[in-house]
Amino acid sequence: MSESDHAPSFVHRNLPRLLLEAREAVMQHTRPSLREHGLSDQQWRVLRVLGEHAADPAGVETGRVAREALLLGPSLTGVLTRMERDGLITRNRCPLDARRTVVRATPAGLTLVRTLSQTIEAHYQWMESQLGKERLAQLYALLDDVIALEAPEGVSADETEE
Amino acid sequence: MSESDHAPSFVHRNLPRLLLEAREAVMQHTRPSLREHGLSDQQWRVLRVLGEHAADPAGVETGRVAREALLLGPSLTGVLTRMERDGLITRNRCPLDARRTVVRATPAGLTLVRTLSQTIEAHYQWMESQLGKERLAQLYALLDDVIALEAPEGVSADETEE
DNA sequence: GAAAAACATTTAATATATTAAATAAATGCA
DNA sequence: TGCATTTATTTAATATATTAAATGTTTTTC
Repeated sequence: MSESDHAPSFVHRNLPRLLLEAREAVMQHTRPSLREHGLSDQQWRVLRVLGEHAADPAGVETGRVAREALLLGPSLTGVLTRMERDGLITRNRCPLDARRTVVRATPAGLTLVRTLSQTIEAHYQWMESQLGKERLAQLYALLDDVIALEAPEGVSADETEE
Repeated sequence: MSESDHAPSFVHRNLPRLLLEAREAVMQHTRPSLREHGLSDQQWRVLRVLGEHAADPAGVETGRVAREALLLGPSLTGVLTRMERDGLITRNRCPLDARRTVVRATPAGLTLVRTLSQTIEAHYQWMESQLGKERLAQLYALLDDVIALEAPEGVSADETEE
């Protein structure tokens, strides 16, 4: 079973696949709640970002939403269009810089975020009780390391922060 | 990172987002190689699965491909159609059970897997040298734990034994 | 041995991902 | 001022994701 033959051999685990599978596993629990409220995964990511910036009355620029929700611009355009259609957000041109579009969650959107946040937080409590607080923290730290290692210079997201 | 001083009033991180970001960070390195060879992420996942089963002359059932490549059936249908069009795979009805379709990598497909496998394996070597062998193994183990915790009963993938 | 039930995959419809190109506004500089 | 350049977002075209329903096939059941 040496690798002198032609079979492609991988010494390591498939890390992107593992990360994808872990993500799917976690989402498997929250997804039904999202769907019950008519949200796609992406819409939820956007809504959560808007919820995190709800204190800012000026709204959030779409570029920032895209980075923090890990969506590409063209995807975000459609997502926001449908969320606006469904009364979850509003879009406005930024008066200071008319190139930008700022987004805000509507009261209905904010209510939805708060409701779902509680459900999801409960799930985290359960995960923590199962895995242990340290192991979960360890996982966070390792993921941070991988991210920092592979995307050191603001290439991926959130690095354009002030 | 001490973290033992005072309990960090720890609002939980966004785990699905972290996993997604980590995956994107890793893929950022391999994606250009894939694109140079005209492969999408999904096509590469399929091709890699077929490479892992290249020893089996009977080919792999699409259901199994879907599980191991983490694709849903309807997505896989289109992916396979385009891979067949591009000469990377062949599809055949299973003679024993005509409901099933079995897939095989063409010689060109296998050559491509082997080429890209080397590139990717080199990347793992680099990651391992940066993170350390133990930390990488730790990450694998934690991800396995999360997967097992959230998807205990073959719901997600790979649990359908051989 | 035929109809019902269980399977494996595909089709259909809509939403999102990806890349390149287009649009539009602000900035820099001659 | 005038215009090329940069920046922010959208449009366009194709690929993939998601859910439900449809299509053939096998297995069950009677």
